[in-house]
Amino acid sequence: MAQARKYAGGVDGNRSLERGIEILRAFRPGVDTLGNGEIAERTGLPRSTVSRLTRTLVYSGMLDQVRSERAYRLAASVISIGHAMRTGSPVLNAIGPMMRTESARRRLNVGLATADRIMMVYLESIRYSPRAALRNVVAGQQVPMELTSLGRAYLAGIAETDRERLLKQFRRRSAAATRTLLAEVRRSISAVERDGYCAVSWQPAVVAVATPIVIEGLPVYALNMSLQNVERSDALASELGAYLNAFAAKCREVLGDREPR
Amino acid sequence: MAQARKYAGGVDGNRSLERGIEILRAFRPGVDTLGNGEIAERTGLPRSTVSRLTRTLVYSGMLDQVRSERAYRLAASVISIGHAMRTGSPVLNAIGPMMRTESARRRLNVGLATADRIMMVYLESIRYSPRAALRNVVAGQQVPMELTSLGRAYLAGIAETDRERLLKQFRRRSAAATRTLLAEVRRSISAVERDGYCAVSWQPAVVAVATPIVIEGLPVYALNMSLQNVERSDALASELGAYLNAFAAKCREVLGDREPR
DNA sequence: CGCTTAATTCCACTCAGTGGAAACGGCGAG
DNA sequence: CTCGCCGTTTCCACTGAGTGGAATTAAGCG
Repeated sequence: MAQARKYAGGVDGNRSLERGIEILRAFRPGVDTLGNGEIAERTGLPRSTVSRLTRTLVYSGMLDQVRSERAYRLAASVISIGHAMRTGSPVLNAIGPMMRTESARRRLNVGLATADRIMMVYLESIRYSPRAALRNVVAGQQVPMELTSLGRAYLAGIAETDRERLLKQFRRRSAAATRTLLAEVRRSISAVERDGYCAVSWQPAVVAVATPIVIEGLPVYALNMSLQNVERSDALASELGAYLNAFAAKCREVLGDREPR
Repeated sequence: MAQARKYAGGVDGNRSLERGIEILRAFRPGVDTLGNGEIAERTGLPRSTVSRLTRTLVYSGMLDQVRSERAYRLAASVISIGHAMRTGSPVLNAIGPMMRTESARRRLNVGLATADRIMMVYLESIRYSPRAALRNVVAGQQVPMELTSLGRAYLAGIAETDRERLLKQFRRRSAAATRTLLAEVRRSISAVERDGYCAVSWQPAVVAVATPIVIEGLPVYALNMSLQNVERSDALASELGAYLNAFAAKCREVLGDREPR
């Protein structure tokens, strides 16, 4: 007996590790410090267990202990692992420089993202600013999958079964207004299949278009372009879409992609 | 009996979590994918254990599985956690914008780092480039502690006991040329105590100066300024040092620091 | 189509991990 | 300065989660 925690398919994993990771995830952007009590609350783990696991995470260098307020914060190790991730990403290595060039040429924002559970996370987000000196590059920022062009392009790129599982999670999450939202998502997915991209402006005065990047043996990515401080217009969206399709074609060529989808 | 893994001081922690984190750490910049065998080799863990732990890490979203080459790579989750760390860092929030301004004003590189074991890791590294459009911001990059101004300033800022423990680890690491190296490190520490900063050029044609930032309840940070493509000169170093001291004073004021050290 | 090499699964053993309860300790009020 | 409160840490007996060596399976190669 005792085959540890079973995952789908009857294979086993490690409970403590899973819990430890869940504790790290409890630190979301915006919270600087968390005490054991608050972690226990957020994760649903027993207090004594949290106490032991946070100690281990401190020992392993993933958390810094703030004795004065009996709390913890994420340690610098996590960004060095994050840096290793970005450095190792073949997609980012291949098209990151192209994205910078394109952003400068077209004078718009260019981003590359993939999924983290039900959020999209930017591997790179190049924010174009007319004050050229202030070009800003952000990585790791999360945006909601179901509300963004990035997320919907991703959904259009993944396998049917994975997509349905995610759609179910959106429904569970926001009980209200879900009927129309899901319909919108499906419409965006159709748009990707028809035009190669989808357009969404989930934030006021921003128009964004995105397209999936599907490469064998890698997670599905989504590439986007966006412009701020504009009024929403279909003409603009299709202009951006044309730029994006052209750029994505170049990227797919470099990446040795099979389906332009 | 059985009080789990004992840490220094007789307190216990969690072995599996510790091992899982060690597996994540095995992915360093430069390696894109690792197989279970290679992980086992790098971490010294039994193969079957690695197999189980990597499965858990995949399930938890920290690793992506690359079935085609029976390998794993770091997943996007790690950068979203890294982003949360940067977002939550009160020091970076406070002085990050100041660092950008200063970099533009003085036309040089400005960086903020802290320690990850025996490496220094940049929370932010603003690379000044004369071709202004190409200003580059990097986070998470690691540089060796004992060889850099950043690392030596850090060493000057931490408690005596911690410092000695680290120095011992440098000795263990590189058997050769350690005598002179350690002496150099100690000289840099004295320089910090005397001048407020230390200067090192561990890379050719780069002059760098750094100073520690010590704040109650937070890890010790180090702030640096550097210039590329210059010939090493003491005059330049002391000019940079003066700039750095002035800037660090402003930062310490904003941060409510106690010891300018 | 066997052979080599590496990853995964099996399995019996046992100690690492668990969580409820008790002890501790910091802090504010009186 | 002391008392009481509340969150954190430690204790401890129990046990099943985790372990790792051996067997098995799967993938690549000649």
